[in-house]
Amino acid sequence: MTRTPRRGPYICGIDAALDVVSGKWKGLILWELDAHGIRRFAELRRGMPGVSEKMLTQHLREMEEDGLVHRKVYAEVPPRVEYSLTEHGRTLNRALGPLGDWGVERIRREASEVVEAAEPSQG
Amino acid sequence: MTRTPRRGPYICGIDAALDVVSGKWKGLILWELDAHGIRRFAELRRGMPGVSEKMLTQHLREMEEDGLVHRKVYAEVPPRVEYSLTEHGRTLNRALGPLGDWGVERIRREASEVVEAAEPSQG
DNA sequence: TGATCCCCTTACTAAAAGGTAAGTACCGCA
DNA sequence: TGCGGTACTTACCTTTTAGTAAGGGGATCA
Repeated sequence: MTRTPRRGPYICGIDAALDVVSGKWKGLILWELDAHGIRRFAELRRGMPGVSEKMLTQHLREMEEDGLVHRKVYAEVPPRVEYSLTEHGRTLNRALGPLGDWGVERIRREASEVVEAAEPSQG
Repeated sequence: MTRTPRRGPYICGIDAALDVVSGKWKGLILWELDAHGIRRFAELRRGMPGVSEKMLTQHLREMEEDGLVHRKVYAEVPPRVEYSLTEHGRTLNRALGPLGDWGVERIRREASEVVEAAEPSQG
C-alpha cells in the first residue's frame, strides 16, 4: 500500500480533515460525486482530465477506507462499479463549501493581479 | 526553493484553497496565529512540538507569499520578527471553521471505533 | 482474429515534501 | 572564552506522492 504511516494522531480538527482531502484529486472527486450522485470509474476519469487510472483507483480506495465514498460492485461482465458519497462524504463536502468560496475569491484576486501586472499604466 | 511547480491553474475553488493550506504544519500555523494574534518565530516553534526550523521558515515564507501571513521584521539586535495573519489569512481561517468541526467529529468517530474494537462484546 | 471496453493491479521511476544537522552573525551573561 | 538566545540558510538524505507503462480476463464489435 502507498499509505504507509498515514492518519497519525491529530493536533486539531483541521489537521484531521485536511488529512482525508489532501491528495491531488480528492477535492475534485468529492465535487464530481456530489454533482452527479453516482458515477462509474470511467465516467469519473473522463470528468477529471489528467488523472491517471492509478491515482484515481488509489484515491478512491483511500476515500472508501476513510468512509467518504461508497463503492458498489456489480458481479457482471464487463464489470460495473458505481461510486457515490457516503453520509460522511456529503457532510465533508458541505464543510468544504466555505473553503471553496474562499478559493474562488483567491482565484479572482490572483487573476486581477495578473491583469494589473500585464496592464501597468492602462487608463 | 522547494516550491518548484506550485500554484497551477485551478479546477475549482476547493483546489485553490487546498493548495495554500496543504503542508504538514500550515493548518496549525493558521490556528496558532489566529489564537494569539501575534507570534514570534520561537514562540510559534514552541507552540508546535515536532516542527523543524526549516519547515517552519519554509511554510511561513510560502504563506507570506500567498498573502496569508504578515511578517514584520524589527531592525534590532538580536533580531525580532513578528508574525500575524493578514485579512486573507483571517478569512481563510473562518472558512476553515466548518472543516475543523467536521474533523473533530471524525476524530471522535475514529476514537469510538477504536474503543469498539478494543471491547468486542462488552455489554 | 483482433481490437476495444471495463476496472483495476503491479512494477518502475521521477518529483516533491519533509527530516536532520550544521553554519551564520550578532548580543548578553558569567 | 564559552554558552545560550535570535531567526534563519544551506546541504544532504529519506519518505511520500505522483506519473508512466504494462498486464489481466471476459465480452462485444468489426
